Amino acid sequence: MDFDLLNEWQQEAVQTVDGPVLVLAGAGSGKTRVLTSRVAYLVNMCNIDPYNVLAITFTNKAAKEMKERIVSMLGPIAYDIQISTFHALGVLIVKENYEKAGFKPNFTILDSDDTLTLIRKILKDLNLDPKIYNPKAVRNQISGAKNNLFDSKDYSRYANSEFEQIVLKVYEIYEQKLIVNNSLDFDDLLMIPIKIFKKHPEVLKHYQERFKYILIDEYQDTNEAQYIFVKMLSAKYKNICVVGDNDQSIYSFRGANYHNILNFEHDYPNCKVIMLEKNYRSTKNILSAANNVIKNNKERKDKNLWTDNIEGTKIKYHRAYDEKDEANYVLSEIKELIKNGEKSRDIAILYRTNAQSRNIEEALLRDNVPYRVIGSFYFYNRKEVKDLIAYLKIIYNPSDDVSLLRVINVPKRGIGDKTIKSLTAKSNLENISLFDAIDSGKEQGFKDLILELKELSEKITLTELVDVILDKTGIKAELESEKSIEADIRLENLEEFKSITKGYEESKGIVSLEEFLNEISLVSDVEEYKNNEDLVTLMTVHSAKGLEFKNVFLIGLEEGIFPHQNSFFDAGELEEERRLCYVAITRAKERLWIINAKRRTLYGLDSVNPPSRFIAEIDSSLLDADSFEKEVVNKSYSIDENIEYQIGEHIMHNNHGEGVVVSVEDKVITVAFPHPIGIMKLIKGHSSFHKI
DNA sequence: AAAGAATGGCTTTTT
DNA sequence: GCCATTCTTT
Repeated sequence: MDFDLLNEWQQEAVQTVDGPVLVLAGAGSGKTRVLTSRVAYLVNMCNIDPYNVLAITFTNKAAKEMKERIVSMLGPIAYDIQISTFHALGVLIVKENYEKAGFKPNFTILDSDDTLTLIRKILKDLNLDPKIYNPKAVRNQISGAKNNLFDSKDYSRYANSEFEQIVLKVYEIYEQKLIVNNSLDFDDLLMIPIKIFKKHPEVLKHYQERFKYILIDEYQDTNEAQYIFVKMLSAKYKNICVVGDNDQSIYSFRGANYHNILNFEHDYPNCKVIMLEKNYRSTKNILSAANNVIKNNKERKDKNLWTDNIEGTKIKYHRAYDEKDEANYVLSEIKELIKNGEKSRDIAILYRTNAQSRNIEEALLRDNVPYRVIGSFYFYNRKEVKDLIAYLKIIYNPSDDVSLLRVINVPKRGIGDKTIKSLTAKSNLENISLFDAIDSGKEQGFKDLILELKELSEKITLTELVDVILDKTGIKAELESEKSIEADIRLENLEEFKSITKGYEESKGIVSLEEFLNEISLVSDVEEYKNNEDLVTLMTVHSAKGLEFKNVFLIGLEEGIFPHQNSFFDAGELEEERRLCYVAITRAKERLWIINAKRRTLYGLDSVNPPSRFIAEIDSSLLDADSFEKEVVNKSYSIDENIEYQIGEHIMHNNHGEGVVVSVEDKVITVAFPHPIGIMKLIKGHSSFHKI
């Protein structure tokens, strides 16, 4: 372990062991290194029992990385250190104290989709129109309450408006359902431990004694529940070190409150504050641009990142004609980079909203540039995978209504609305789960199947269980008989799922269903586990936080997109957009492109957007704006309104190839292109296509 | 109950 | 313009 590699501020952050410590770590200031070194220092130099150390992160990925690094520094002794996300720690505490919170040991975890399903069902059972009472809004309201540690009782004191009264009603039922279903939602994983701590001081004391030294990463992103949770755990010994950057707080829409980090000194009066302002990541130009942008925020702690790195190239600014042109520009720049020997894995394309990836993907696909899209839940969000997981969940916890509703008729067993209605009535009346309400009919067959699988699940391995499920439920047979490409892809995905369970078993030995479900309930993306391939990375700026790339393309920097139009009317939200922009810029190590489009089709409408205000905030001497107007002239489209079309005529389109006119209207024609483009409306006489 | 048609809504989302 | 959910038809 080589502490000499740390700069003076980093060393101080590592070696200030006792008492509260606040580390304000700017982007690229070696934060991760400080965290891992500090843990190593505690164990190695201060003789602190690894069992007494707790390190909390927000993502599984961060936890996994930290664990790996510390294991490589300390050896196997590091496995005794509790390094996990807030939520994984919550699961651990609930597992160890389930009966104190009214749960059974085989509880399952609902993700936010499951939660929404449950809320939709409750609204339906209450005969409330989801058009008037938007299920998502209800869910967000309940989740927001839980993040602030308000249970339905607390909430009832604040519910005034008619909508809030409805939410209250739903919230009360929702709480009951979770207990009957023996299920916890994400928010419960924090709220329930806190409830236990408050009600059972001896339990809190137990964890305080266990976790004498606490480290929290990304502290600016903690919400009220996490804040209280940490405060309670650290109250006795106050050996708490929080690391974060208020300028990178970008999750307030999920309840994160960066005032937690700004107020730390106030909460822990004798704390030591350490500023990490030396940046090791980016060139001077990139860093200056980031500083230029963020200094326009009013609500922040003044801090200025600096670096010894070279000045570097200027930031390339390109204004494209439209979103297709934007994608083509990115493509041509990437091809140029790769031609010059750059690796694909050193290139990232960042955007504000997921919908923006589409055009880029099309361009990259067209030219066979290998890429991956992060965070679009490709895998776990697939229907067949969700169905399989629902089977696993209901086998483990038959009271799980959400999973039951998902798969009771998958594959089709002739169980429909009527059956569900009568089961629901019975379950509501007797306060039992839907599963327990089953006592006859076709649904009895389903119940027996689950019970049979449950018994089996205790005897065979996880991967074998998956096989048996696919077999006995008829999922496999149904897909195999379909003989379509889509069905084949689904089967492949299910095979892929088996390779995940196999992977678990290979690395951990026998994995129980319980262990597996706990883990995958808290993981949203399998891609987290493979990033060695040489691929261009596409992702939202949010998902890019904590990462760095040699070359970064920041696309869609337009008013309305970035900053997003929803933030226009709220100063606080605009500042969050600016922080997001700061995060985006500081991802780049060597080269940064800022790109936008003059016009863009958004939600099917054509819009013309001015360049983002954030571009104007960057000193123009840092920008290398290319002659985009020239580009536009080259690519400009003209329209000849005099051309008429007949149904059945063939046309050739610059981007989509040959197509057939299928209908003719006043100003537009509809053209059918071969799969996968399909039907498109085109403006008559547009120069992007011509008759053939 | 299942399949096809229409409606609507829409940022970000570590867990 | 695209998806998911809900409505309508068979």
